[in-house]
Amino acid sequence: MCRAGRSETIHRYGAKSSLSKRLQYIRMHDAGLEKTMHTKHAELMNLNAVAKRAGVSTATVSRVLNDLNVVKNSTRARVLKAAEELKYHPNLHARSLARGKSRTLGILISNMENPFFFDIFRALESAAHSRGYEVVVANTDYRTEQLVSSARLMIGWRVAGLAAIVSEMDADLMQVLTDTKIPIVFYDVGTPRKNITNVRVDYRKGMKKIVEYLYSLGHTRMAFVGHHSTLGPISERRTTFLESVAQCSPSAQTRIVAGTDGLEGGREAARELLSSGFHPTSILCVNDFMAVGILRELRDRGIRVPEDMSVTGFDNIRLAQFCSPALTTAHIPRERIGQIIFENLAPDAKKEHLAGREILIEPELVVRESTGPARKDQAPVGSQQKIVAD
Amino acid sequence: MCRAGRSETIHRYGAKSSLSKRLQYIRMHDAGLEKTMHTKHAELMNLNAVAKRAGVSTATVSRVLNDLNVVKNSTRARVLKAAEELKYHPNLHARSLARGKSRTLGILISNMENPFFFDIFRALESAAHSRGYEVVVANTDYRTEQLVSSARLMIGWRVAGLAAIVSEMDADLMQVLTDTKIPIVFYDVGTPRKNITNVRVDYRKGMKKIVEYLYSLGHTRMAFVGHHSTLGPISERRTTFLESVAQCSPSAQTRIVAGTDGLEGGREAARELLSSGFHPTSILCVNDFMAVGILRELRDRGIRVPEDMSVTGFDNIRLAQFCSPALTTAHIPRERIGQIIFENLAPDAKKEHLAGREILIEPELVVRESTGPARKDQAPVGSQQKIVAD
DNA sequence: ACGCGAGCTGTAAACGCTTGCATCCGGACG
DNA sequence: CGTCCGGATGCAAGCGTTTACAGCTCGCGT
Repeated sequence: MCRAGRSETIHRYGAKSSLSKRLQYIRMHDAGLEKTMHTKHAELMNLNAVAKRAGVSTATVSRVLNDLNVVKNSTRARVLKAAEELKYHPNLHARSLARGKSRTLGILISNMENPFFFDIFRALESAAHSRGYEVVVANTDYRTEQLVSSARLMIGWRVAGLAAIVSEMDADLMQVLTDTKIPIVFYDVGTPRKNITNVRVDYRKGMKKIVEYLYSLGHTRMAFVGHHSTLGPISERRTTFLESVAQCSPSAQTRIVAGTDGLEGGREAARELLSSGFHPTSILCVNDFMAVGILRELRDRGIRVPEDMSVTGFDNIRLAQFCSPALTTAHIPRERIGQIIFENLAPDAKKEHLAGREILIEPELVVRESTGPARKDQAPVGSQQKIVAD
Repeated sequence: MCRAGRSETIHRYGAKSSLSKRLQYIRMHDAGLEKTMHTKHAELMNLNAVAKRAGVSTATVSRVLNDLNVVKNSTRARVLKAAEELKYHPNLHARSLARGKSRTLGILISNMENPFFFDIFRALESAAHSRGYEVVVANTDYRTEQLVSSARLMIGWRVAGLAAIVSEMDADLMQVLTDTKIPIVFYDVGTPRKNITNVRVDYRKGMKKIVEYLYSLGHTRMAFVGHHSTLGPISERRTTFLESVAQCSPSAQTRIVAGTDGLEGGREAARELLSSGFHPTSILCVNDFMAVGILRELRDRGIRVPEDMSVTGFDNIRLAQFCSPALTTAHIPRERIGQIIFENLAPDAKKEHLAGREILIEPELVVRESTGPARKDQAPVGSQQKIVAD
């Protein structure tokens, strides 16, 4: 009985539906314009409203709006006018759902405040826009939890491709991302797999250039300032620093400290370093952004750069030329990276064999004002305030 | 006949549908796990797959996933397991479409590179996250065209609220935004209307504080550096500058130049200003970001700040404390602005009368190192390089 | 007169989810 | 022992699009 009941219900619904549809069809050609009788959703205008007003079907409206050029000109004009008058804006959720694919790229970024990341984002966005893609960005703040939730969000949005420009990473997430079939680009983390391509900066080479340059200036007491997520066992930056120094001179002394990524973090790290008893002649910073914070702390303490202390950054963000003194650093081509990311995310159709690649970027040394010959005297820097103060 | 045909078709469909549904139901309890037979969309897993695997209906799965606590614990567990195993990720487009409302806020920003804007974004995002909202951001690059297209996008996404933190504005767009019923917050542009609330910084007061302070230091030749979109007739910044100066002293001389918003733009503007023949004793910059660029150019030319020239910014971005010399500026509480924006966008339910308000923010003067007494001698600065050079 | 493509347009089935309503199943109650 | 109630779950109708597919209307060749 219950089965019969159900089946009957279905038929009833079917009939009702066809009836209401027919009525609607008649009204349509009646040019009647009655208020919508929505119950749940008041919302904005929809295709149906436009169709009614233009006296056509939703299919035709859709065709006009999507520039399928099969619609008669007069009809097209009528539809456009109706859409305009009703201030119609297509519901993109419905669109994506119906199309089953999107032209939106996602990008996960550790710290948008750091211009290095921002530049990559901008480059990606610009490449994307010029090819009709949108990009949505999420800031993870170096928090794995945030990373995971943002990634989930992007998957939920069915992005056409996802770039993870992050230092932190979660093994589970890695797996999940591998499993979804969407094209992925990682920056500096993870190994290339099926649908994943990996952009990687050769920190070893970059670091080596910096260390050798400083060594050639006579520096043998070097400190490295990183931020917490560059100090995990994964990160090659710290280890390549140590290796490079050891390679130059086994007797050179090193020290490592960390802050958070940012101006404040750099300053904090500098404070910690300077009061640690280790008195370096140069500080190598993991990135320019933090280096600017270091510069600030040194200036506060009356330590002259580069006379008393050399400082280097990494990335060559624009700010590196604008701070005082201008930073010696290693250039990383963000513009190019952004483009590469786009090319690997967007199905270009001609070069699909890209997937699963690893791309290596080599940094270039850029010498500016923040580095100079090592201080000769062995007196600890930082006890010199009276002398160097202006 | 065609009508009849149609009606019949419908019934046929109805029957087919009910049949396949029944089969599915039977299979379901059969625990059979056959491959999906999708034609168009291969895609990711969907509710149906999970439902099948867990031996329940999609409704139940949905209820579990949305934490409606009406589901029996054992069922819930089974569903969760199935979802996990299938690596199911809900399609958020479908969700939004079905729900008819979203918990996503949109924010349009002129220049994310400028930390001032970024700080507002960050504050908004943080407030939003803590209340279960997402926020998507679009960078307009001060281009009206980009603004319009981004706004369209956000409307298409049916954001729950939209913040426009932009200097540029388009009359048509204004109208469109007013017409959509979604809550809007404008920053520094437009007038409060029905669903629009307006956050506005009292530039007049801020500018006056700076000008008066400089005047009290003996400055009577002041230059104003803006960027293009702060120089339109809409912008009060330039005019309030002129008014403030006039109010202090009718005989004081002024000059106005503009670059693009950014480090480079500031430097360019400074170049233009310094080679213009007008030799100010102080430069007031429309924001801190550009001011850092100005500082750089002055340093290149050997013009000491503040001995030879005073420089002020606006906004009090973090960088203002980290550049050299640290900037005298006017503080704008971005944190608070971000929160205010959120409160006005998210329907808090308790205070709905907020809509249509105008909120005025008063900047506070922050004196740092970049300002000092005006140079006494009248010899044009900039021809002094040999003397002031270190 | 008639068949026949070629345009153009309408029909309705997806897309993957939410949710009001109906149904089913036990147990408590009279 | 019937009734009623409430908890758990299934059913199917949306949400606003896109897009096969089919149907209509011409004008043309025969």
